[in-house]
Amino acid sequence: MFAEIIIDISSENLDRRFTYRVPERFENLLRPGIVVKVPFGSANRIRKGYVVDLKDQCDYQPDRIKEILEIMTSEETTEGKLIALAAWIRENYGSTMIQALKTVVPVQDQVHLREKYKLILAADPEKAEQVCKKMPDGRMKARKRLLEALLGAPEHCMDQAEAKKSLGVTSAVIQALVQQGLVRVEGSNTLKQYTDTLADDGPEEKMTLNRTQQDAVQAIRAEFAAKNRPILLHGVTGSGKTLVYMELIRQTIAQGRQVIVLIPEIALTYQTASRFYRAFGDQVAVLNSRLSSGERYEQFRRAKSGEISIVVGPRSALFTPFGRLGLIIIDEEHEGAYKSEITPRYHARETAVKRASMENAGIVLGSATPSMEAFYRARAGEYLLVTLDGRYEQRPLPHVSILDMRNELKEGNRSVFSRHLAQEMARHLADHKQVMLFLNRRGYAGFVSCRSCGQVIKCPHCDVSMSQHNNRRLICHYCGYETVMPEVCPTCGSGFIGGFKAGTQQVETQVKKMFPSAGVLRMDFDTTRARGSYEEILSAFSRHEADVLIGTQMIVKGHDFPDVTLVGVIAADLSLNEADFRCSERTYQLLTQAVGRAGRGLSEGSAIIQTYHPEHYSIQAAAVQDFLSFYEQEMSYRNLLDYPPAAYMMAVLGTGADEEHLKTAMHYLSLYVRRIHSGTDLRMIGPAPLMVSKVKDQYRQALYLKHKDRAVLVRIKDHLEKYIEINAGFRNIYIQFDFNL
DNA sequence: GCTATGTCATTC
DNA sequence: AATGACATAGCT
Repeated sequence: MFAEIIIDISSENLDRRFTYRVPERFENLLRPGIVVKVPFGSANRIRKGYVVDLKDQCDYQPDRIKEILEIMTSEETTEGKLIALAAWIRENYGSTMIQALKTVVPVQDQVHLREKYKLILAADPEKAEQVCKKMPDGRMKARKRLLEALLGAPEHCMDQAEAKKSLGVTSAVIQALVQQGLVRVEGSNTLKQYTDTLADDGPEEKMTLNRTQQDAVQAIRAEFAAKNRPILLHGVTGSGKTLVYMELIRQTIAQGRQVIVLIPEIALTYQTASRFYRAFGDQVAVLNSRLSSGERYEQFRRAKSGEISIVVGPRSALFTPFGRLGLIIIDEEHEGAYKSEITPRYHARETAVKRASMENAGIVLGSATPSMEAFYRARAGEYLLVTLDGRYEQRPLPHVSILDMRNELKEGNRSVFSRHLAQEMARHLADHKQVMLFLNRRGYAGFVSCRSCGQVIKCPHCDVSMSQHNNRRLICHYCGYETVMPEVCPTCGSGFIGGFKAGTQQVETQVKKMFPSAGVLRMDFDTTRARGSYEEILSAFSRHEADVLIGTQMIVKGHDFPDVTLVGVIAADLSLNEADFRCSERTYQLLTQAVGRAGRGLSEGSAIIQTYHPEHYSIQAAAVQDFLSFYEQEMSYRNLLDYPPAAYMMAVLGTGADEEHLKTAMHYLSLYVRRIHSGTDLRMIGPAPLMVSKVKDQYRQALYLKHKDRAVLVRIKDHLEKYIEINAGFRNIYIQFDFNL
């Protein structure tokens, strides 16, 4: 008997199967997905490998076949189905098979958690320095470089792979130094401790569905029984989506099948998670993104052995090895957290749809503000749209007013607060109500706008905001188009043009000045750095220990604050003008969420949105919670420029230490793309520097390709991978692919 | 001609 | 990722 094995080394040229002989004692134990130890390479070093397939024959010279040494997992860890899913991920998102396997297969390796080799100075520093000096010029350059670097490094210790790359030393050099007794190589095994996630015990969740919710459950059951398309469950905040999930889960469990529930981020949705505990008790396991791989493995083992039937967790929970998976639920389907930021850059929504179809399970995508992608597919009949309308217990939607900031400037008010917002705040605070002020900013606001007419400088080719770069240059992060920042507004001639600045701290000082007696809490990246401070601030606010909460998007998720009656959006423009084709979509989502925060208690709430673009469709639509009208207008923009979901889009991301080298390499990639695909049906933009164009001394550039047919992009990706592999010019450049699904 | 170093194919 | 075979630059 022979086993096809993939070796656990992430290298392009090892990304294929190797055949090993299976010793008789293992014959009944091996299955695809099992992790084994095998001798590998000329030195027969022991490596970890994944069994991918088993067969009776081998098509390789029998005398050169080696034997499997040991089984690392005591039981079957994954079904062949999960390996097939890994293969699909590799194919669709561009990564090595081993990277895809690692994201999919749970590996128990407390000891070999991360075997990174470290170089440590073995001799004492003085002696090493002497050796260094004695080295003649010109000879033993590499050894000298390495020794000097080690002497300068903290604790005389460096990461091997990093040292090789940054110093340009080869293994031969390291080996020579080891033999001289000057350097020691050590494997650093990072042991992580187990932390236990404990169940909340609260009152048991009662499951009484109202008419609309029952109808939704009925419609979903009917679809599962018939065509089993993915379900897009569209329900406004507070319409009781969770109750629908619960009922579907209950029915699935009753059939003896298992359920995976994906939530965007456990920290933000702990309330949701504990509701599941209350409803289903110890049948549920809740995973979170900070879980050590050992603990994740433990939970996956429990899932496999049937101890639990429901897993609630972030995107990685999608790979829970359930044998009889019956249902996948993705809550807040539109959230960005479902997109992986590391290779393979899979999207949990798309991957979940794939897994569900492979295992013949049902899948429900739920959201109050569906992603353009999901709604587009629902429109096309690929998904079934089920709508839940009507707020829970008939609570009215808050009253929303849109405030034109251009008038404020015209009338001499240059503060970040409009007079209306200031008055309203005073009124609500006098009533002993709470106020939330929201800055929908994420990361960098680099755009330039006119405070007089609201005009934003956009790229003439890509229709996204241009970003301001050191002093007076404006650059488009999609195509690389550059221009000089104008002195006056090109539309109205006003001199009030410049970078848009508004920070939470600035707002905080203003509020304190205007309302000296009010208690103010601020929540942003700075104030939540410490562990647990996030929950602390939110619970302090919900206990009404402060009157005003100022924060970025983290304050609009989850949490109900019954005493909040006024929500102020300081500048909707902050997210509206991001240099990203999804900025309108995100603005609609953020505003809808922010507005939804007001009036969750008994008293009626109101919201004020300040903006320089009061006429913009995403602001107008969010104010009245009209998703459909937003969708139609946003789609016409996406159609015009072939942005997803109107077409598929692939980013080719390049990283390198030498900026010029990276630029030319990316340029050659673009030429190569044109050579293999000359048709006008393919739109290519860039290469251009990324928003954050340099990280840890590594420059970053991207090339974007758009095409109606995804298969064409995948084919180009495959060609590019080969091209990169055989061209020495890409040796020092790291290329990744990203499908902006 | 010798040696340290770089390059490249190979790995079941 | 690590090895060994081979090529080559810079020295004696």
